[in-house]
Amino acid sequence: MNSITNLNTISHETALTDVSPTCLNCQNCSIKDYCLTPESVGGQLSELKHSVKKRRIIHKGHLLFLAGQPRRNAYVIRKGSIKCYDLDPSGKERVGDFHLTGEVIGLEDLDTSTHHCFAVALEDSEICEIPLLPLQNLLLSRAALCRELLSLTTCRVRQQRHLTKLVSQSEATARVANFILGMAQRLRLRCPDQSRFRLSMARNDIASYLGIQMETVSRSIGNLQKQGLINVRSKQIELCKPEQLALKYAFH
Amino acid sequence: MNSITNLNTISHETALTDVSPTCLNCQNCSIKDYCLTPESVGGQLSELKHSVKKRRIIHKGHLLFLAGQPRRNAYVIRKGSIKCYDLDPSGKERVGDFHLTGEVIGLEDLDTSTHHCFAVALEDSEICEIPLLPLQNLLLSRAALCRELLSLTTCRVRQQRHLTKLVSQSEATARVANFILGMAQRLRLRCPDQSRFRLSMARNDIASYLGIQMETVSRSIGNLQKQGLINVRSKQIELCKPEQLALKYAFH
DNA sequence: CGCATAGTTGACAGCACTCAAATGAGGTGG
DNA sequence: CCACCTCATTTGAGTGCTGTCAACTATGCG
Repeated sequence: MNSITNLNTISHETALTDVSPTCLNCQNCSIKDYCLTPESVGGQLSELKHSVKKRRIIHKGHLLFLAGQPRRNAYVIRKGSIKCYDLDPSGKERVGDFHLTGEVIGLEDLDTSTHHCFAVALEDSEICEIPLLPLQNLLLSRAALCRELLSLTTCRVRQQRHLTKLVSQSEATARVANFILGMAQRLRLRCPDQSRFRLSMARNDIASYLGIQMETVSRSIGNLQKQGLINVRSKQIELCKPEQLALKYAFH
Repeated sequence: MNSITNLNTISHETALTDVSPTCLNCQNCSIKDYCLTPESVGGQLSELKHSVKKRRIIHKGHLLFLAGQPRRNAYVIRKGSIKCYDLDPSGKERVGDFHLTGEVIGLEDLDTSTHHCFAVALEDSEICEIPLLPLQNLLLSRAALCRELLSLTTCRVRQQRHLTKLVSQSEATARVANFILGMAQRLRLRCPDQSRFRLSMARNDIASYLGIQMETVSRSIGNLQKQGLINVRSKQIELCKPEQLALKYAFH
């Protein structure tokens, strides 16, 4: 899917479907147990849950927000997954991040007034909207919340550093192996069988994210499969020997 | 210099020389005009300057702190430059960051109790120490300061993202060109002649930072020089045609 | 069922890595 | 101040991984 198509689809109001406000109660939410937890230090950050004002369905391929657009909300992904990307000078997509169910998106740009990337749904998804203006005010009064956000952001710096190292220092197969291990880890909480899961993103996206070509991703996956470490059928991934996969490729 | 040597030298008390506390006044500091400014949004962050409790000289090759060590202070570099690195499983150095005069170091790990990297002086340097315990308390009472730190950290996430992309997507010469352009930019404020400056780090370090080999750094520099874009004599860099250098290689 | 898109596989070329040797710079002691 | 030593840097030759281009196959959607 190219970005021009995306830019068109955003204008369709059908792209973002509001959910009846009656079911916004976080206490009753089906994912309340692991929502926000993967990144939260637990505690103050759950205050954010009380700031949810709107819930929306966003269909596969539709944009949640655009680079350059005024930043008004943060979002918690209630269901589905979101890809963040920007465009290089020639207009080609560059994937910067993947966000999965239960994760927050949009707090990264807290220090600026506009989004710095495009966010598109990788599958039919559902997001909870947190208006940032009230949040900013909340930050003024709740120092503890502010500190927790600070922790979260600091943690992101470290994660991003780790990615920089992974991507700059290891060969293609190791990058792919670590990508798969990372996905398994992030999906762990909400996946019944930890060793079987579905990648929501295209090979294309993985390639862009890892700084290699799609063909190389394909070959690397084939490589891992030939070694009997994983089993792949299209987007379905099965970890046959997770320990060995980690032992051989995990990047620290 | 390998890390074993470093680990030994840290035990020498001579490595860190305290400066007489009488000259700690930031108002009289020779670098007060650009200290903290490069990253600060200006304003609250300068409060940090009042938290400076100690000033130290740290000689070339000596460690400011070690990975795993309890984190007690943040540091402002008053003079010189600092390299941050960690060790890969085989014990090899991996450079994560360079910090120059006027920049803060140690706030990245604000959410953890220990340092995650080693910090070594690339040249004889001088640092101002900011104890973090009082700072944490300050954060509780000064929401504005906290928000500003939040902005700074968020900004770091973006910078790190940019590095991830640079390092994952461009070829060696482009990485080196961008590294040089970035250094020029960061040194701009305090350098009389913007187009001539001295790199304080070794080719080795640049290589590790950019995810390429030392020999490749060398060849890339040679490459840029052959094109007449820069002039290099050892660590001395001269930008002959900064605009053309940026035009051809700048990564966005 | 058919089309469009996504993913795989193959062939070949080029860039960067590795190993090795030569050159240059910086620091130390006489 | 110079000679020497050590380490940093450059340069060269050869190999291998990954990128590019192209053809083929699989998947998914209407």
